[in-house]
Amino acid sequence: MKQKDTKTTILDAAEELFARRGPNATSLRQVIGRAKVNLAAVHYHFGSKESLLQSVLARRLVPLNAERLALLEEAERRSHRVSLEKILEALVGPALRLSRDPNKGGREFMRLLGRCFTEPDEKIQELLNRQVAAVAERFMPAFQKALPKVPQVDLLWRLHFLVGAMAHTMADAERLGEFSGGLCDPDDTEGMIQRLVTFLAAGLKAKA
Amino acid sequence: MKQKDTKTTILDAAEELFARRGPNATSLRQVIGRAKVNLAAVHYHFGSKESLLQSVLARRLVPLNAERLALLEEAERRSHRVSLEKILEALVGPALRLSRDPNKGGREFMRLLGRCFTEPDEKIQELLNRQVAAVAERFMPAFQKALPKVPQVDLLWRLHFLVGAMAHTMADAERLGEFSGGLCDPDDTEGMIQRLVTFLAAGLKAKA
DNA sequence: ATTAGATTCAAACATTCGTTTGATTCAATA
DNA sequence: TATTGAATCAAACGAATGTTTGAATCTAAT
Repeated sequence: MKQKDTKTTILDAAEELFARRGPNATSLRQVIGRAKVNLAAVHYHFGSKESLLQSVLARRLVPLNAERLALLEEAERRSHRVSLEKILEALVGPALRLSRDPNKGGREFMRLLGRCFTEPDEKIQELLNRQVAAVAERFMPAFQKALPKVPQVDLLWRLHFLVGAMAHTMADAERLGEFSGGLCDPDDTEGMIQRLVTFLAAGLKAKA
Repeated sequence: MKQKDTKTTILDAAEELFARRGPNATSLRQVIGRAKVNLAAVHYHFGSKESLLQSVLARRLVPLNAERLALLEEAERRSHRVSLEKILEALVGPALRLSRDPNKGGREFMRLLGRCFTEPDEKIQELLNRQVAAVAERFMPAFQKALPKVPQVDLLWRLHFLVGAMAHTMADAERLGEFSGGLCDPDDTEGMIQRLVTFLAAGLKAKA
């Protein structure tokens, strides 16, 4: 299909530019300049810039969260008591795999995602909240089961901290590379996730 | 001084609007509308919108980081071995006090600060990096001394996670309130900080 | 009272933005 | 081949943006 070609071309260009300079700071003319398509094509295929951003997010986010839920369900099918680390891996692992995907997107998209979490735009927040809510609805009971001693209020707060650590790591892993003088390697996604899981597991288990 | 009145009025208005809708989504005309001053006054006193944002950030950030460093130095003067929790409190405590400051700003500013951390604008990143670097330069050795068993690479990663959890909590504590159905109180800053310190301390102490 | 500098003001500037338009091209069907 | 609907194109639209201008106003020292 020719339309999908143009559509995907626009999505790819928008994804990279949105991730690098932020959606607000990226004009449609920059997008079509990179995609080498006509300006009107964006509105023909997506309707508006905002709708384009939603499509950019949904393209990766929907499968990502589906994979998260599938992993959690598989773990629960395998054993009655799922360890905290397994849950965290189901939550963080798919993001890891996405970031190493040789296809376009990868870390660029994760940076964009991390940014959108603190983006003020309402429509985008609704989209993200819907996705986050669907994931949280399934993961929250799993966390509660794995951490029966942690009061619900504390658990909610800690999951909030978790989201922050995750989003910031997604969005700005490169900065740590510069900051540490090359000591930390932001391309070592495997090690990054492992360290993040260790950190989060300890924080979640802490006694109040 | 009359100039300071106008200057401060603009700073206050910009701070609130920048925090609520984000710097990019806030126009100077919205700022001067709230401040009830002339549009040209912004450029007369600050030179540009970007410079205004820098002033908004610096006004709170510079004293905040100065207080952090002072608290750390005081703790080190008092005892040779400063506990991890004391260090964390020196890092997080001033932000807590700022957020409860009855003066204008408070939580609004913290939300803005959290947002700017993931903002793509280069000039602002430079300002933040300068501030963060100054703080990190003093806190990093303190953390190392308090956590001698944690390898430096892991410690750097964990401090990166820490920044993420902190920034996200600053920026979006209200969202947790809605999300938890009122179970978590985002106005209970004291409890919030306490929980954050507990979470972070456990994560930082974890065995690799 | 006059002067000089600092501050405020209304108005316009040039640019950029997202969006729309209407003609044109293309692909596939009948 | 003729026709139809989808897809692309150059061009323009109106609105909003940050910034500049130059005159008016205020303040305080001479």
